[in-house]
Amino acid sequence: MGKQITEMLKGTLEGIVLAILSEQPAYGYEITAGLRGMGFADIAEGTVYALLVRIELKGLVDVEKHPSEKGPPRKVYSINAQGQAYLEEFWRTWGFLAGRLEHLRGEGN
Amino acid sequence: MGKQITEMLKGTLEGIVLAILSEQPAYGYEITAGLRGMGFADIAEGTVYALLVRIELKGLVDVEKHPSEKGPPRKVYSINAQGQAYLEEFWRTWGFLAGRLEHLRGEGN
DNA sequence: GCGTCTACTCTGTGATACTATGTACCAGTA
DNA sequence: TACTGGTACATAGTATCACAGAGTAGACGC
Repeated sequence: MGKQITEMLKGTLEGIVLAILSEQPAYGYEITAGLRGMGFADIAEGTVYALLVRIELKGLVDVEKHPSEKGPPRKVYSINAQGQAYLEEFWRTWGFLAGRLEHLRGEGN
Repeated sequence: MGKQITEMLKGTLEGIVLAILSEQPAYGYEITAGLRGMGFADIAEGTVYALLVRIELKGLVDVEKHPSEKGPPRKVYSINAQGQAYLEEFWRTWGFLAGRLEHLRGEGN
């Protein structure tokens, strides 16, 4: 995929993670694994953790510590009302952009 | 639209401009006006010029100077073979990302 | 003990869009 | 002449964000 996907993920990865969290709460390692499973093969772990810190600071998610059978305790993130609103805004923005691009692609065939 | 679109444009704006150029050659001012016309209302002029310099340095476009009836001469950009290849790669990457996101949006309804 | 998972954290770097400002050329107008 | 506004290009500085890379720490099997 090269470097294009890296830049394209800016701004969208946040929405992707929030969308995942809107289905069910999850912790960092789990989210990274999920992203890789859905095709984002070379997402860096550090990227996801940094993103989680960011959306926590923005107040879009709630955090709970759960003990783990393996390794250090997990920080489980769940989306809150503000995060839901942000996610809806994200879908609107995405819809706009995707619409423009599909239109361009259609013309260029 | 807020700040979300700003980050989302990273990585896509380059493809958008190349797609525009693949229809017909154009110059900076014209491209900016076109983008605004298609809904990207607050694209900054400086952003477009910087992007054009970048894709020129990458060798994705050819440049010709044309005198203008008004103001300084226009730098008319046209996409070349390398740019076409880059654009096709862009559409593949975009298609992948859009597919994942549509899937996520479908689940979250 | 030693290696190997799992899970989280942190620092620094590079790419990119934006802000703000400046340059230059021309037409119309008072 | 002087001023205004539209056209056209350019650039220095800033913020954001994904990535690379390295590290910390607990639990398990050998």
